[in-house]
Amino acid sequence: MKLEKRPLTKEQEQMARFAKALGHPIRIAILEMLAGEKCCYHGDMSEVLPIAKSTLSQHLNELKDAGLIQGTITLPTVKYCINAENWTLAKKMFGNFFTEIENTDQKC
Amino acid sequence: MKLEKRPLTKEQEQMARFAKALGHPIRIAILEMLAGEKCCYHGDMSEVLPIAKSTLSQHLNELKDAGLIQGTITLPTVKYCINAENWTLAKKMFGNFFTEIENTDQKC
DNA sequence: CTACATATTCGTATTATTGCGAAATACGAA
DNA sequence: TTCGTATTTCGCAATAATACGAATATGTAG
Repeated sequence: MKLEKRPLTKEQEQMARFAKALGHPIRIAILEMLAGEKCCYHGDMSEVLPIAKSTLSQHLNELKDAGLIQGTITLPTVKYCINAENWTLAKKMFGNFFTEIENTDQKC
Repeated sequence: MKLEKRPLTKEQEQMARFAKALGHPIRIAILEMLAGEKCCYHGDMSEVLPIAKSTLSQHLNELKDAGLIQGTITLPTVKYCINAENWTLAKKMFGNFFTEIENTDQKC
């Protein structure tokens, strides 16, 4: 079998995009809070998380760009929640990824 | 219930560390190759992946630092493989993470 | 209209990441 | 020893990420 340079696949790019969004403890914490549905509001989160409000906004934005959450303005505050569709996709991709590798009997 | 600043937990930090390591398409590709156990050698990987050898070394090093892989010198080459123990841990953590959130009936 | 409460954007500084080629390392073979 | 093979480290450049406070929206209440 010949080995040759291959471009990366869309799936690999997508997987990395999700993973990158999860690659900061604050963002993990945010998602866990959204999961517990106790604190879906920016204001509540900013009281619990050890960062400035403006920094929180940035992290929320990155999660939004990655498609993992969505925000709705409910004045005077903003309500955030998990983006169910992409969450399911991410769950599936990570599941496959880890399983695929686990099934290999590692000879290396 | 009072809301107050909380430091991040060790689990959140660990989770983010794993995710960060997965947060680059090249590193996803590397892990997939290690999974297929066709190309456990640095040289083989460097022929397939669209990056320079030195850059590959850096990515391998990051995966090693995160504990996801390990390398063994088998002259004249170096053999890389998944670090089974930490892989299992990561699999578990991601599994819990996604499930935890899925169980919530999202009202937000 | 003005003041208030909430969240985002802007400006900025610091640090981290990504990438490459050149140089260094390590070891076996000639 | 010297050469060849394989990988890593170094030096550098360019870009991205992280964080903060100040400034800017935006809609409500007075």
